[in-house]
Amino acid sequence: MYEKERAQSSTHFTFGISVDCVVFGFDGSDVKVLVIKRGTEPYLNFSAIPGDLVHEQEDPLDATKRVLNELTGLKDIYLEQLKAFAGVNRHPLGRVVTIAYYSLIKISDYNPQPSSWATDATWTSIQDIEEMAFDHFEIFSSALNRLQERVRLRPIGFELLPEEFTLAELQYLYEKLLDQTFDKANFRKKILSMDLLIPLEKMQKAVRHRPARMYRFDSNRYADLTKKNFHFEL
Amino acid sequence: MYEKERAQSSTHFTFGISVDCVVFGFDGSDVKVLVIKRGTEPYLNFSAIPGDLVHEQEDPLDATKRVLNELTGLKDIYLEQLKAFAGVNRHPLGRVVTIAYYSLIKISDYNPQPSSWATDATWTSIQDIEEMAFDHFEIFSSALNRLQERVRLRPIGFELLPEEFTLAELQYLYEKLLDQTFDKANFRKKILSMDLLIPLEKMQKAVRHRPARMYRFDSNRYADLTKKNFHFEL
DNA sequence: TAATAAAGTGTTAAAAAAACACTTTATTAG
DNA sequence: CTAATAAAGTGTTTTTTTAACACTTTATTA
Repeated sequence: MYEKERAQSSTHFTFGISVDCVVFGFDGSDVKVLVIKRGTEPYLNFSAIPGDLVHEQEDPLDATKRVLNELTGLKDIYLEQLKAFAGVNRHPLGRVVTIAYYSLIKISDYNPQPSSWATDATWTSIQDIEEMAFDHFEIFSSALNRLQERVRLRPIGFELLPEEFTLAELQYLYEKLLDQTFDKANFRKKILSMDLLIPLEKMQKAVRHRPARMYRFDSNRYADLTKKNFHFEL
Repeated sequence: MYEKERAQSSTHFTFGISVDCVVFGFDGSDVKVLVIKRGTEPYLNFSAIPGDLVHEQEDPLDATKRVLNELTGLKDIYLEQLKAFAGVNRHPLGRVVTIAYYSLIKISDYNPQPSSWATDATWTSIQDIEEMAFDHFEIFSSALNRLQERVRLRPIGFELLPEEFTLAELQYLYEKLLDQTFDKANFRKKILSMDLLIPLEKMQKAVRHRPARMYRFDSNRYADLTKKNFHFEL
């Protein structure tokens, strides 16, 4: 019953451990996910979520950061574990338990990396995701659900926007993430009343109408407020 | 990069997979967790969360149900995966990745099982949990956090109560789970307005004051409402 | 029969959310 | 230079929800 005494005994089977990471981005119009195309069997030519096997002496979180860096060239990405997917037959070639993560990136920071396998990574709108290799569609769905819950209770939407953004862009992002609309005046009042946004002198450029003010998310302020028992909500 | 082609190659290392399950109960006064006492090294005599290694051809969810059944004699328990804990050095005797679950049971249904290892399982109040074997305290904390978030957004508190309960019992449970108090009149109005409770003819027994009406959670009604886009909240 | 202890209800005040109309302003077309 | 435009940005009212708190009811027990 205790896990430890058997850890090296015959009940210690051979499992493969992998990580898979659902990478979300926002291009200003749609919420997207980074999807790769498989080049080998099984599931040849199927879409899949980027991932890799975890090395023998590697923390899965580090493995995910490694994959993400190879894929996007980025470090210090917002990253959360979703959960493990570990069904007996989820992998046709053996027992592989995968630990799924999701991450949020600023899509403008993304630069396709010239690695052998990553050149065919493409941003796909979340409503266009369909069939995928292994149980990756299930992983994607879980990640999207989790993100939708999370984004209402934590100020993580900003991870998907440029450092500086307008209130209209922020509102539009939330509308796309949550698949609902908001009243402009009410949305502004709510988000500004939280006192989490720093208004900048800078104004929106290259639009053919009145330019909007740019804002920046104040993460220090959020940290302070959190200590004072403030809770972000939508 | 793809997980499949390496699944049987030399990069397929030997990991042990275990499950651990944080079992919550409510005795009418306190929210409790089922804790076992370890009888072997490492962490001899430390408190720990019940768990076991996952068999070679076993789904971790099934493994958890097996552990739970051996421990409590119960089946069909409310059970959710929390997440995987997989740090390189979390287990002193080898690489063991554990998938953590939490479950909610009606404490009155619990019967200590006479298995060799389970006789020393004890219900411990959540505020009394301290040092634990491995990273089990961290697992416990995560599970409690998750439960506190979950219980506000899903009608899962009822899993901890007897089938039939009074509104005062329900209120008291929520107060203990969330560590806050509620106004009696307002709590009643809110919970009854959701139309999720069936009032019974039966009244509370053996109290030395006016007996309260008993209620039952209407899970069919909840399923219906959910289809109509109803969202439970606190 | 009266005291009790908690069950259960009603009312009001305050705050938050929703609805919606309006004003402002940089840009561009004429 | 002026007017039309298109979206930015604000103000007001109504409705709903939450919070506070006092009160009434009723089975039990002394």
